Amino acid sequence: MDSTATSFIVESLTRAIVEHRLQPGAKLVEQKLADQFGVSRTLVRQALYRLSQNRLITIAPARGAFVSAPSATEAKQVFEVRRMLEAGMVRAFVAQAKAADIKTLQAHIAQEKVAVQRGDVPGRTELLGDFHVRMAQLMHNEVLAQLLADLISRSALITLMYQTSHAATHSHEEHEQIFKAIKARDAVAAVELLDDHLRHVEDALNFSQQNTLRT
Amino acid sequence: MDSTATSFIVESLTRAIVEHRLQPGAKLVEQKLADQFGVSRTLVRQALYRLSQNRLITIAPARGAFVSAPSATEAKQVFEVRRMLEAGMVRAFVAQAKAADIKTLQAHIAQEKVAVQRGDVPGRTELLGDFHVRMAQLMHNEVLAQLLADLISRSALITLMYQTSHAATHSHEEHEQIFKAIKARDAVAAVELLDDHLRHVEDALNFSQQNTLRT
DNA sequence: GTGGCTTAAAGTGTATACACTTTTTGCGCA
DNA sequence: TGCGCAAAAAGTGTATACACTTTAAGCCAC
Repeated sequence: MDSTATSFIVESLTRAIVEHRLQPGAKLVEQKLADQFGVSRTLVRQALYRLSQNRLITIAPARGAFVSAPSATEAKQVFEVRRMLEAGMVRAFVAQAKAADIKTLQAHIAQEKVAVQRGDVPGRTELLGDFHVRMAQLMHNEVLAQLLADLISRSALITLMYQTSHAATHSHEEHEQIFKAIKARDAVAAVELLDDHLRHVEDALNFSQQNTLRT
Repeated sequence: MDSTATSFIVESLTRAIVEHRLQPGAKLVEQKLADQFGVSRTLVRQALYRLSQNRLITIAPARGAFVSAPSATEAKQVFEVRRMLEAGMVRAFVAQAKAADIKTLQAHIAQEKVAVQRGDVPGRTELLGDFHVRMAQLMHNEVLAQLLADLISRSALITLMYQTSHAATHSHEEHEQIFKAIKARDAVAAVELLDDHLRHVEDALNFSQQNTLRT
């Protein structure tokens, strides 16, 4: 079913949403997208449906598809799940990671540093999210990697929506600390640092203001 | 988009797969299902697509949809993820569960016992899976509940596929023990018992034999 | 002007049509 | 009998058509 056309549309829209070119609440009209991508509504609908499954967009019956505007409660739930899941993940990672895996992670951290230093906003956003996914991939657990990737992209939408002055530098530094604990094979510290990290990201969100959705 | 017709088809097929009326590897022909449900292929395709997203079926491009036959490695990955996630969940549950929540869980355990005692196979299978989901629901975390429900239905397919003599009675007893630890607010014990439980279920699977898929 | 009704425009939901791919069937030939 | 090829059948992939719903526009009464 997944003729690459559909995947292409999904990826395009995902990027557009995560990179904030499509605002939360924005309507996605099927025919317009179809023209834009040069395909029929059929394929667009498939893509929209797929995006609705991982909650990047929301479909209102007979009304259309809109870029999701996750509520504060939903946001908190996503982060709570991430804390539960990632704590277990990092613990297992410390236990089973090979030297090469740690090296790969180190390389990733280095990439992050470069992006942060040169102020490459889209690049660093992606890298900061990928840090978590990369760990899952290094564990050779596709199920985990896929699940986490979904949670991360939801998180990306959330942080964009409720974002405040929370510095990317801060996140990067926390990643560095987590990495150090992993490298030292200190599972307890790694879990705690990760838990703190996720709480910091969540706490930095500003749920009070009506980060508005355009109609 | 989700006119209840599609949902109905999804649920019907899900039940059929989890209850083993459709064997792993069985082909699902769109037109046949369409006739059976009295709708067009369009809706059937939507349903199939949705089922493929949570891995209950697998779509082979231009070849059709088949009931998934998860490999041994995939099965292990699913259980590994469940251990990671559910450990965190039960820990949080112990910390935050109200008396009423514990009572609800107790009622569930009682239902399980009845189903096991009367040898109600489909009933007990569902209840044994629901135990885990119920906990997520009681935490009022929809994100978690949905995620776990997906993992549980994948597990159901896996256990059906590789099932051996592993007694349902055994699972039920372990649930009882986990519950006791929760009730006693002993997080450490609850986590360990749950971890053991999931390992037991996994260990009881027989990956060696070619639990065959019919073409 | 403004609220409410009517009607047109836009958009979604489902079915159908048709092209293309895969699978099966049937037949010749060794 | 069994293998290989060709043609038919079955099935999937995408586009289009049409019915129905929602949204927007226009208009009249006040």
